[in-house]
Amino acid sequence: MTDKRTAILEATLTLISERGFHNTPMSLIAKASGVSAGIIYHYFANKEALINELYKEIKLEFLRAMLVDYSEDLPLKERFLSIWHNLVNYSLNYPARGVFLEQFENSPFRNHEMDEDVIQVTASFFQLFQQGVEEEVFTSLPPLVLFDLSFAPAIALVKRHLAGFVEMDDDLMQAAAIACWKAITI
Amino acid sequence: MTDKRTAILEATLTLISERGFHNTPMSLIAKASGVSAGIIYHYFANKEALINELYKEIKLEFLRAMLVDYSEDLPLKERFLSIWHNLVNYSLNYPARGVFLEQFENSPFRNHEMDEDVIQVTASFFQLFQQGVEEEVFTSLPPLVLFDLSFAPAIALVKRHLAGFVEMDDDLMQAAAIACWKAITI
Amino acid sequence: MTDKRTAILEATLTLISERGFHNTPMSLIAKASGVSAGIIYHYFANKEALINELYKEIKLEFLRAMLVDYSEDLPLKERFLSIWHNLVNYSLNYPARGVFLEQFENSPFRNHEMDEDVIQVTASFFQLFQQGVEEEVFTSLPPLVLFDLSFAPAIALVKRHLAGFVEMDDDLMQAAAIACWKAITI
Amino acid sequence: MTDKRTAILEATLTLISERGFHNTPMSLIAKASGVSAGIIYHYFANKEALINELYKEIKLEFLRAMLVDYSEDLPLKERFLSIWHNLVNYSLNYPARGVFLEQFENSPFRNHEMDEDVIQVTASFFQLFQQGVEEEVFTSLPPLVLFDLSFAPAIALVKRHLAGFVEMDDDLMQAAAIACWKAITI
DNA sequence: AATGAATGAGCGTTCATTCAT
DNA sequence: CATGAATGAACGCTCATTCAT
Repeated sequence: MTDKRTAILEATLTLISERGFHNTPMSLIAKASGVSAGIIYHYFANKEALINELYKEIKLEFLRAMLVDYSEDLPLKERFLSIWHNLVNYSLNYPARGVFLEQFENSPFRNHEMDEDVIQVTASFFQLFQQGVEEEVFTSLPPLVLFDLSFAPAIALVKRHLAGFVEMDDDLMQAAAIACWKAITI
Repeated sequence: MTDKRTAILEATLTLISERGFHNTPMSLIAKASGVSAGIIYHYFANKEALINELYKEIKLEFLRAMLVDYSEDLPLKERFLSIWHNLVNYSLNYPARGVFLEQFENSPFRNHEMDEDVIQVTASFFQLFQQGVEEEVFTSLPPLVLFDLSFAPAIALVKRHLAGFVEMDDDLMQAAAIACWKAITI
Repeated sequence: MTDKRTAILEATLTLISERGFHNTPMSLIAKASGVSAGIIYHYFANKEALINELYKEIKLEFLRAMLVDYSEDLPLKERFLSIWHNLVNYSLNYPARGVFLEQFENSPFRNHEMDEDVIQVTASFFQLFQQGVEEEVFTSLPPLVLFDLSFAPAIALVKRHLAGFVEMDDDLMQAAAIACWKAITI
Repeated sequence: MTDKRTAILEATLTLISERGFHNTPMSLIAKASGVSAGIIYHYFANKEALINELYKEIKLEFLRAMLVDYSEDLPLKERFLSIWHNLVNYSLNYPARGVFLEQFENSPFRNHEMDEDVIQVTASFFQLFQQGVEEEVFTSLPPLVLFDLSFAPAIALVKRHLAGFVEMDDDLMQAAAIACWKAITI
């Protein structure tokens, strides 16, 4: 069954987000998942494969969450704001996921290859920024640059909130989202 | 001598930025610093203390590098752009430092207490954003929020550059800095 | 069916001769035999029993192969040479069997008890050497000693051949067999 | 110091000869040597390296023991018998060594490369058989073949003795040595 | 009979830390 | 100050064996 696999992945996510990769022994993952240590190796080749698989799944889930209610039929600004708010809301609702992603992506574990699934989801962002540039709404910069100008502050602010240094309420979200919109528009 | 201490810190920085915290044994740090394993414990209480100390030093150095040529006598925009470019240039010139800081700050190692020295340096940024808000040049938001709106994209773009996904040249730097300026100005 | 039992024994033989006892997990035996891991325990009590059973079967087969075309009606020398050549030919034709036997007999796995079947087959060798001594053709030594003087070199030479250090052709076989004959004759 | 290294090697020899490679955990070697488990890895890269090193040392010691009192000035037969008796006496006096060597050489651990030291010692045997062939005392066969005809029975008989199936006394040794001499002489 | 998921003890190995020198 | 041999707890992982299906 996939039950155990899921339990293992969930325990790994929680533990790693709280304790870090190397302070999370396989034995602890086993205990937290309610399985034996040995069976983890039935589902994953080794610890690294487990973590990489977890990263892929969480990354994909995260990107998809950014695109909830997204439609290319909506105006650019609405699309932009929807993504922005989705990103922040999801990060606030599932803080372990964001923490895990940031930890992974800033660690030497990272492997810059992207899954086919991830590339596909990413295409929507690419299209958004491409279109904005073509319609001369956005500054003429590579999509990845526009992406970072748009969303790097969002992630940074969520971290500030989780660390207790900033109170992320609706007003702040609105204001910050608008600020990012201003950053990329002409 | 402080020579050994420095050698240890430098080796630790390089090794951790390349290999991660837990894949960097003390014995390797010893070898890379040209000292014995035992002597590290003369200068630092333990591995955690060594890493925390390294973090403090690098963080302070990083913040100070952002303030090179900074003067409160200069106009707001010049000050802002100077910081922005300093940040990016320093990160590009000393990539191990940025990588280490990001790795540390996104890990559960992190301890949100700030050194007196760091607080002092930080005051300059605080003053800058405070003044901008008072003069109604910047959107009325907490300084930390303005900080992230201003500099989170800079860090993100440096990472893209180091990963090979974006070519960070002067034009891009200018354009991205201006975008961040637009984000926070009214 | 006995089919599976046989498949398990054959896979075990091949794997152990190539990889050694402890580098041959039950799971690998299962895979190589095309059966499940669990069913092995239907045919054999445990790994040790499986290996012991395999040893018994191979040992018996080996001894019987030495006696192919053997008849007490033939002259002593013919009988001796027939056994000698059978031993070498069989070992060359089925190298895994010889390798397995040697590995087993030189390991602490070994248990010096002999099966009834093996004792029976062994009787022929005993009779051969007994008769030779009585007829004053062979040096007066215990049969087991004459056995080793006769065949230990044969086994050693097969190992040299398999290791590539000696080319075992018909001439060498003849010469070596005669040498062994000379060793035991008066 | 080399004290610990030696203690580790000796414990490994005894334990492996009694229990086999894989039934001899590193932890047991540590306990039997009176050292910690960790320090073994200071002297040997890993278990395999430890065992290979042990093999090399024991093999060399064994070969050298065969050549005690050996001199090329002595007559062929004396030289031959000296080696033969040395081999048997050493094997009987240090049974763990012989058991270990046989176990190793019949296992897939074996690596047929020979140390420079071993090759050098081996040269004496080579010379002996070469000379015997040239002087037309020995049958014209490759030295390695003459070696096995000469000594394989000796090893086999020691095993029989240790297993309790043959009583190896002086008379038997003399007779068996002469039998082997007969095997290789014209 | 047969499967293969599951267990958990035990393995080889690493490494932060100590301490005799 | 300095060394590096030494410790031993803890890790990732394997595998003989069991058992629900």
